Amino acid sequence: MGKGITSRESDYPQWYNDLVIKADLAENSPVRGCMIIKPYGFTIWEKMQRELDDMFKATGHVNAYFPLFIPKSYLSKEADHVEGFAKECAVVTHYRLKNSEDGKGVVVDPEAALEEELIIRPTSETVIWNAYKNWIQSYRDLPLLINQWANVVRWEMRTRLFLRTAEFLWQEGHTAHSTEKEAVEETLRILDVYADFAENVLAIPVIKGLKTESERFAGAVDTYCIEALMQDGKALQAGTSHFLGQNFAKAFDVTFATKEGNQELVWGTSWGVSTRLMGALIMAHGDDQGLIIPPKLAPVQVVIVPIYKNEEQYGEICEVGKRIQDGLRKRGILVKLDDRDTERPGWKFSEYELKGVPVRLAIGPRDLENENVELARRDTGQKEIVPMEGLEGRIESLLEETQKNIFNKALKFREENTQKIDSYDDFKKKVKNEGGFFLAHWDGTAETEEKVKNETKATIRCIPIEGEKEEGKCMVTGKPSSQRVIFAKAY
RNA sequence: CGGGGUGUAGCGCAGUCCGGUUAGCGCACUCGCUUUGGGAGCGAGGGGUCGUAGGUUCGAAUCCUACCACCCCGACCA
Repeated sequence: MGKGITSRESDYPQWYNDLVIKADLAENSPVRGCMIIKPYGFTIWEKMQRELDDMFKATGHVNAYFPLFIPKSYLSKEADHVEGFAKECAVVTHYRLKNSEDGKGVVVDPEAALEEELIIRPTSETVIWNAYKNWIQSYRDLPLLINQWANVVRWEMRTRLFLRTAEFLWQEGHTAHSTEKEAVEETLRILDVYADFAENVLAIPVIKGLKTESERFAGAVDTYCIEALMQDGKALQAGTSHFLGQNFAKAFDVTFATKEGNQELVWGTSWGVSTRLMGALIMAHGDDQGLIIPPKLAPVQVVIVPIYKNEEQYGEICEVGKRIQDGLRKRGILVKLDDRDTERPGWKFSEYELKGVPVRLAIGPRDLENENVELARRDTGQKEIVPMEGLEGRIESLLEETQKNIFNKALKFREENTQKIDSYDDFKKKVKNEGGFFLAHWDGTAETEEKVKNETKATIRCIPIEGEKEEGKCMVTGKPSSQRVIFAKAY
């Protein structure tokens, strides 16, 4: 990763922003804190969407769409929920403009104030549970398993491309169930879907866990998450799945008739992942040359760069390039022959490395003569000369290997940067100097968590679900603990 | 909302302290020739209300006043 990152933490964000912009993923929009996602970046997001959507459908979910605007009164129905989101809501107060008196431009027409202000959704629980009230009457209407792909707005004070923008794209699932057990199962099922997606598609290893009270979603009973480690040693929450209990059912009066004829409150879940995953992808895999996109997400999996000295060679080589392109396309590989004569080969090499294209083929006069191509892989940087014979199969298996290798590299990094720690003094020193995940015992209190946060800036990322049980003593207070939790500095 | 900083060509910057030729440099852009196996070289060219509004002065990017915008650090957060 970039020199600025390993040496000085404060250099990191600039490096990250530069990479996002130079690699043609996104740029800042004229509206503060918002971003323009460019076609190359959006294609990656679309592929994420498609993969995830298939996984949701496979577990019985369907898509729907709810309004962007939420009446202010809805938001205040669940006390914790409004408390959590009130500080970052964009509010629509008027519905009309008029020409200004001085003839310069337009002003808000004060006569056109809305009777009830509208909140631009920071998340859709309230508007969705308001609809569920009408949709759910009987146990026969349950479970209700709905997802929506949408944009939401949270008026963050500080923003960063993909990681924290004022407007972001995401999916949010909202389900309703007749029993607590079923709702908890749904919460964990989705957590598994997220972990599977992160590891097998994004090639980012994650730890599934439970959030502590202070990090819990506003309005949830339990918040589960997947946590990833970035190359600068900071943690990134990559997805959350919430068990809502009966909180929203209570707030919106959503009840159902059981088989026995009783009226009961329904149980809920909600869960989401966002364009933040793009940030995770960039930071988990990128290096000094630019992005490294896992083959399953790469908009271009193979790029072919012709090298030539004159018109005649250009024609011949492009013909060979096209033949290879056709062969790869038949196997479903996304391949691009860059036959532009307006850019030079060295320029193209750098450009596609910056964009993270997994495999590059270069064909020049020498190769043509020997029936070879130069094959370079982005993840390791290795280059080799291979025969054209059997190239397609070779590339197919190389793409699979690359996908695995990127994951393994990230996993190795995480393992090397995860340590058990028992002394709070050691912890303070190491958190300051090293970064990474720290597995430590904690007494389970919010006070201790708060103290550690204030003194070290590290927070409890999660209580790992699959963590081994181990009796121990809280590193701060010495009180008993039954399991280690993950501490880290986080984005 | 607190602390710091910056506004000069599409992007990145120098010039401002100490006012004085036609406001300059790198990248990008246009044209020409040579190049093309790791971000080409040479030559020519185009592009500026110096954030905005006042003021001082023979003369303001530069000094004074007010305003505006943006960025960074913190609090907040997927």
